[in-house]
Amino acid sequence: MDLKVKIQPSSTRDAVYLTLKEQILTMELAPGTSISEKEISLLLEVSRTPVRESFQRLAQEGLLEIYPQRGTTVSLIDPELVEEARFMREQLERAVIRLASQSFPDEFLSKLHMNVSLQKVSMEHQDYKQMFELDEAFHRTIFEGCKKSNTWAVIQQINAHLNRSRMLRLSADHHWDHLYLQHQEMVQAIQAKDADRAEQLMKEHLHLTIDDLVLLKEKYPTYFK
Amino acid sequence: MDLKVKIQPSSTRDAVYLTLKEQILTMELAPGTSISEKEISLLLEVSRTPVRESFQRLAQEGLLEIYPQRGTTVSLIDPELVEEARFMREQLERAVIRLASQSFPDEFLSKLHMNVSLQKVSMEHQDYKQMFELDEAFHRTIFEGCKKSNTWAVIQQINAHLNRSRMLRLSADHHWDHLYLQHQEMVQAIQAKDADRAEQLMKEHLHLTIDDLVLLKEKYPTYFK
DNA sequence: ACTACCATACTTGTATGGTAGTATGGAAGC
DNA sequence: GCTTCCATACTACCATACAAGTATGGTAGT
Repeated sequence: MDLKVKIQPSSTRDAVYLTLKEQILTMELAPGTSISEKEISLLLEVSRTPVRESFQRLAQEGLLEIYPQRGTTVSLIDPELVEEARFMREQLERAVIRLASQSFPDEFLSKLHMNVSLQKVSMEHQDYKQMFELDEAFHRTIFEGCKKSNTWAVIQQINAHLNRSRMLRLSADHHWDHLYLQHQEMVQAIQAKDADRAEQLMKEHLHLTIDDLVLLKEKYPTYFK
Repeated sequence: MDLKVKIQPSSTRDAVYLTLKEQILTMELAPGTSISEKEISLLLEVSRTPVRESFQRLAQEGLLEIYPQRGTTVSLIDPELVEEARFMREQLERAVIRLASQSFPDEFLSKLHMNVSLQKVSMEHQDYKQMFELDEAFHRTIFEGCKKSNTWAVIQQINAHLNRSRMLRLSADHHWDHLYLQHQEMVQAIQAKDADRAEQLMKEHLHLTIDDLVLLKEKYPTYFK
């Protein structure tokens, strides 16, 4: 009997979609770049159909702009959308960390402790990619512990724009130590069931991302709207 | 020169998409119903391509379940998703009405007054469909006044599931008068810049929707997961 | 030099044929 | 009666062909 789990995307369409999304988020496909269905289908050696469906999906997520009969471009980063995404995320994360501060399964609390420890290691090794992933996992764990996984999924959608600017900051080295300390304090607040403090920490934590936007726009003007 | 504005959806795909979505939300396509690309393409007299792309989009919104090579069904309403959607909406609406209570353009305040007046009329005429639309417009106006239109758009996406259950309640006649009074009070709170009161009102307002879920599940058991 | 026009080479939108995987119903064997 | 097998009729997935709109560069006419 074959119980092997399929790790690979089950369909050609998903493979194309994931490939393109990855390239867009990592800026290998820079904002403003023109692409066409045919170009991508030749590049990936698949037919236009799965490419086309991936385009539709990415357009719906705001990562592509499709102009019928004219062409398709990678969306420019819209600062207004980024700020609004940040706003939404802040509201949802503050509410959830309040929930976490009222009751949170030990299992997930352990996960948070573990995560923070790993952050320290990654920080010392200056492994920023790892740090980015741990940051994601940290927040996701809080949502999972509160049984709000779907809410996290929505945030991921919302953050399509925001994530690109966060990615830009990876190069510009940044106060990871600050983030690390905030994460640490948040765990303490959850453990102490201090909802007010936890919420306040989260608020400040997510406000950091604003400040850099202007700087990024100056540094990469062609990427923004 | 022809300056006529296109009211009709520009593409076949959009037309199909809107048609299907309408039918799903109004329960003409009941949860659990099996449909196929071919069936719909014959019914609407278009090719399978635009139908297929509409299916993909609706699946992404959680309204269809596509099982590759097996078939496609209209999603059952998942109570957990509904509750989580309500949770998200509550957080975002509370935050926004706080903003509105701090500063809100007169222009939009007038819109709210107008809207509430119309609600009274619709209520007296027992025009529930109109009432539903006014309710939507009321909330949307608050978001627009705070320049958070995108946030409202996200809520609309999130509420794909929730809206179906809200639609079910249209038949079961309901405390519209209660909703009307709450709307009225919210406008007063915004005008008085009483953020705490406004937020509290919104919180209660959006909690109403919970109670009926169990009842609906008993009344239409086959529609739910 | 400048403008209007048009052939051409793009683009995405739509239609259709073929493929592989799956459910189903009936026949054969036990 | 029960199970097993298999032909058949589905399904969604993918590839390809055609249609229709748009940008572009060259050319002819002014």
